[in-house]
Amino acid sequence: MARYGKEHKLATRQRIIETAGRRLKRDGIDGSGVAALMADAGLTNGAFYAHFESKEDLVATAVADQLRDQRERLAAAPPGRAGLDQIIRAYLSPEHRDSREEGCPSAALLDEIGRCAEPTKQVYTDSVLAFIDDIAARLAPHDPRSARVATLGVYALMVGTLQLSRALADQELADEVLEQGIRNAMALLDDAPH
Amino acid sequence: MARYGKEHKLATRQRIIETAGRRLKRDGIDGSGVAALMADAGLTNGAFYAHFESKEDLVATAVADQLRDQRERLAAAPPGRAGLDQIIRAYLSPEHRDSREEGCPSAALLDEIGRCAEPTKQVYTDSVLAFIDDIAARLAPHDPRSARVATLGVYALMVGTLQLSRALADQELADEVLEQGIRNAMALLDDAPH
DNA sequence: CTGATTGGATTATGACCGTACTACCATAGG
DNA sequence: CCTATGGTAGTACGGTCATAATCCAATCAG
Repeated sequence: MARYGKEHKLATRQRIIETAGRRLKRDGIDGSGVAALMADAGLTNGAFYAHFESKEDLVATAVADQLRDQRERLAAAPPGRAGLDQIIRAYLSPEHRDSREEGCPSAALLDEIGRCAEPTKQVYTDSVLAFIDDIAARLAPHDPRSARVATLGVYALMVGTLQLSRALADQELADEVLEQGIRNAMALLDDAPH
Repeated sequence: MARYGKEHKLATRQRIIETAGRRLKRDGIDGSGVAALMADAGLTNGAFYAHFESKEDLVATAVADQLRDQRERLAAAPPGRAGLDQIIRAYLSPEHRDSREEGCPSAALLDEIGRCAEPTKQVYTDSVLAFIDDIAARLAPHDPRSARVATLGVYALMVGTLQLSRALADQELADEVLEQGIRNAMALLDDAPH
C-alpha cells in the first residue's frame, strides 16, 4: 500500500482508534501495550508513531472516540424521558456489565483516566460533557445547561454501580446492585429536575 | 535482621501491606511494580516472595487491609445517621479527591479490581461487605441485612462521584459534582430505608 | 560467652514486555 | 520508471514478575 489519497491513512488511523478503544476497555490503559493495540488493527508496532505522538495521545483519542460513539447510540434512543429510562436500564444491565469491551469507557477506565496527565483529562472532560449535555437536553429542553451537574451526578451513580457490579464475586449480589442502581437513578431523576 | 521472634516477620509483612496500599491507590495496580512496592517498605524486590505468593496475592491483601482501615475510621464517627452524614461529606470532599493515596481504595482501584482474577474479587467482595454491613447497621439497627443492597447503592454512587470528580480537568465543575453527589446521597438515604 | 545455625534479606539472573525510534522496503501514482 | 508513502522489521534500553544463589547478623545451644 502506498501513495493513496489522504483518506487511506485516515481510515487506518480510525481503525486503530476503534480497535484500541475495545482493547483499552478490556485490559485497561496500563494493561494494553502498543504492540498489542497495533496487532488488533492488523499492523505492527513500528507504524504506531506515524499515526500518534505517543501512547497517551492514542488513549485520549480513543477515549474521545468511544464517548462520541456512546453519544450516537444515545441519539438513536427514543426522545425524552422515556428513551432515557430505556438507556438507563440497558446501561445497568447484566449484559453491559459482562461485556466490558463493548461498553461504556467511563465504567471501564474512569479511575485510570483520573491518573492520566492533564491533556488527557481535558479531552475526557470535553467528550463527557458533550455526551452529558445531550442527556441534559432531554431532561430540560428549555435549559439544558442548568441540568448539566444534575445529569453528571446520575452518570456518576451509573458508572460507579456498573464498576461495583463488575468487581463483586457474588453474581447474585452483583445483579441486585444493578437493580438497586436503576431504582436509584430513577429516584434522582424524578426528584431533581426543576 | 535475622532470627527474630515471629512477630518481626509479621511486622515487616504488615509494613509492606500498608505502604503497598498507598502506592497501589496512587499509581494503580498495573502501574505499581513489585520493586517499587518493596522499595516503599525499605526493602528490595527479592524479599517479596518470602512474604507473598505473587503480586496478585499482595494486591488482594493490601486492598482488604485498606478496606479494614476504612471500616475502623467508620467506627470512630458518631453513631447513627448523624455520623453517616459526616462521613459522606468527608468522602465527597475536595480533600479526599485530591489525596488518592490516603483515601478510599474502591474509588482508586475499582475498575482495575473488576479486571482482577476471581480470588482477588472474592477478597474484595468479602471486605467491602464487612464495611457496608457496618453502615447498614447504622441505618437499620434492627435489620441490617435488608439494608445491605441499598447501602451498596449509595456506596456505588459515592465511589463513582469521587472518580468522576478526579477525572474532570475543570476544577470548578469537579467541585460541583462533589456537592451534587452529597445531595444525591442524602436524597437516597432519606427516601430508601423501609 | 561463644559460635554454629538459620531466617530474612540482598544481589544477580531469567525470560519477557514496555515505549519509543529508525532504517529499510514494497508498492501505487504521477 | 521513479518517487513518495505507509508499513515492516529490527533496535535500544529500561522495566516487568519471578526465581536462585549468596550473605549477614541475631538468636539459641553448649
